[in-house]
Amino acid sequence: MATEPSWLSTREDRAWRGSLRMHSQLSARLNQDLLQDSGLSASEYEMLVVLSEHPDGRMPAQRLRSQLLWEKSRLSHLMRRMEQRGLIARESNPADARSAMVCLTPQGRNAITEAAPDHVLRVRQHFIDLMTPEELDIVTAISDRVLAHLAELPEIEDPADC
Amino acid sequence: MATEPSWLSTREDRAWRGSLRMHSQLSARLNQDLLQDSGLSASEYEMLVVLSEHPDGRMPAQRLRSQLLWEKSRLSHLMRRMEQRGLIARESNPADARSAMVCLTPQGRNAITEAAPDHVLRVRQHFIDLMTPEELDIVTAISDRVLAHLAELPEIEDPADC
DNA sequence: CGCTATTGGTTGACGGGTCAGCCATTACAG
DNA sequence: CTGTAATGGCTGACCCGTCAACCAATAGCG
Repeated sequence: MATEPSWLSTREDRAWRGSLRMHSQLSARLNQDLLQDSGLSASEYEMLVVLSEHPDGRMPAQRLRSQLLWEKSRLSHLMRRMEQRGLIARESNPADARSAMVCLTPQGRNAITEAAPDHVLRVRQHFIDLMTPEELDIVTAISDRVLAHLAELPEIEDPADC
Repeated sequence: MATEPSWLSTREDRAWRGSLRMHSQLSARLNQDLLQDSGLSASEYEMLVVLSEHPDGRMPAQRLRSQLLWEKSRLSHLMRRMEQRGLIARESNPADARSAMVCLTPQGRNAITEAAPDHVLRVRQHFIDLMTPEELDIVTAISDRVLAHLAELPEIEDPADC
């Protein structure tokens, strides 16, 4: 039956699958274009954006992680690759020998400065410009709601806890 | 300036980043849960859903691809792995020696039958139930609009064409 | 017919992410 | 202090997807 709790109605199914498909197709396209004309992957772009929004392009790695909601190994792997390409540099933090500082190099700043305008233009063309201002606000509201809900969820745990 | 065409206003930025983040967090969570209690990855689940919706669980590989909007190598790699695990089987098509038939094995049908209810429940909890029916319809409308727009876009081409 | 283009599919190398496990350092309790 | 926990970060193995190159079969044109 269409209203059974563990099944989706056609209305719900269309929204869910549509949303899934939209995001896979949209990001596939955007990431392809981004990579093609700037040489940056989506993750690299994201990271450079956050860094470049910070004064001096310097911030503790852990702050970066919590801002991007990334796993620690993800940031670590990416930083290694980006450091090799000269986009960022690592510095040690005298206050805490564990933590590391991530620094935007001139080359890194240059990369994001060159890549951003075209990318933003495409985001506009393929997403923003297709919506009314009201729809934009609804998307924002839904996103915030879902994210808040997810944040309140208990973490995943193995089948052995009290 | 905030209204410069190649830049996003705060309103637009919130919608765009929110949408990005929502989807990364939501699918991270759903895929983790799915994998944990069914052993299926998101792609495997998607593929099995399409197959199981087909009578007899048999369909030409190419149809699968166009329905999922996947690259051909993606399907090929995934099929190899799933065949090894006994979830699907390949058969040759007598009508066209190039094409291949993908068949759901009993084991594959079993896997999707077991995995679906829990997964759907979570989609409901973390997404559907957080929205009003009107919002659901708006999400559907936006997705369809964006997908239609993307479909009309010319393919990516190297910088050497007329 | 025969040649070329197109189509369906595979493969291997690679970039990317997760996971589990590790190490060093700091925090904190007794 | 001292031992234990928590934190910040790194690494290696593995899964996954893209890309480019390839191959076989078919279509379709001369």
